[in-house]
Amino acid sequence: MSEPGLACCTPLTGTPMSPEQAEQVAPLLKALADPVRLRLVSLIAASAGGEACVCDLNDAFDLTQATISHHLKVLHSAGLLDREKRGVWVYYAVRPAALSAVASLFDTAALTPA
Amino acid sequence: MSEPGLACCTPLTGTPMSPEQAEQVAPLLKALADPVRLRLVSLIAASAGGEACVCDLNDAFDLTQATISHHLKVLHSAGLLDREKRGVWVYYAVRPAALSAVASLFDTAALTPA
DNA sequence: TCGGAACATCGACGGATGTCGATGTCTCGA
DNA sequence: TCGAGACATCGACATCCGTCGATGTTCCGA
Repeated sequence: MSEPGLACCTPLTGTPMSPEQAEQVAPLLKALADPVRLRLVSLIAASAGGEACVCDLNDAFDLTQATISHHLKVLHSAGLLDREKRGVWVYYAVRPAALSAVASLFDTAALTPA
Repeated sequence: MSEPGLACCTPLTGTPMSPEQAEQVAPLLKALADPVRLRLVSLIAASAGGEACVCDLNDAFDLTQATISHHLKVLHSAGLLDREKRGVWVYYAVRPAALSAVASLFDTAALTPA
């Protein structure tokens, strides 16, 4: 809950992944494996300053505010997003380390044609 | 079903992802978002020739043959694995294009600290 | 021809997940 | 002090997902 394992994994290809490694990364992928959450991360990452207010995010979807809040919680719990309250608003920002952890999985993956 | 969209996406960061793009990649991530399937892909990719027989994969897990078969089907349906029957055995191989499609998502993601 | 081995499929079960409306909590301005 | 807005939480619901045992299907060797 508190500190999901970040920056953990060797690439998918090469040597086989250990069960422990798999258990560590799978939650990150699971958190990203949803169209809405994928767009949320993308929207936040593409926003000025790398952060976005929930109110702006709500407007980008045809979903209830409760649902967006839920998806943000999932991303936050997975360690993919940072959360900061500023006055009435709450801002979410992408955690580069978390994305890097996932990216490392596919790092050389694309570079091994056969 | 037949041809899941591969090699589709711009990186997560940069410009926000379109709903259509998100709907395309999410299934790939969802297929990978499981410890068992993650290890399956890793095992296959790390095998000689980039392919592995189901019989060998079964031995690597404390799971029923039916369960492994199910996971392989999920990965195959997502377009991540190729399937080839040779005699009594079935060999699965990683589709580099599919992994590349996912990798492209995180390509520059790790390179944007803030 | 027959039996067994390698996989796939089926049906079922419990648990997780996405979505919603309703309600709670916090903060600020009037 | 009070009310409204921003966001989180709750409870409920339908659906999906991982796993299993049992059963098919296909192929090869005896």
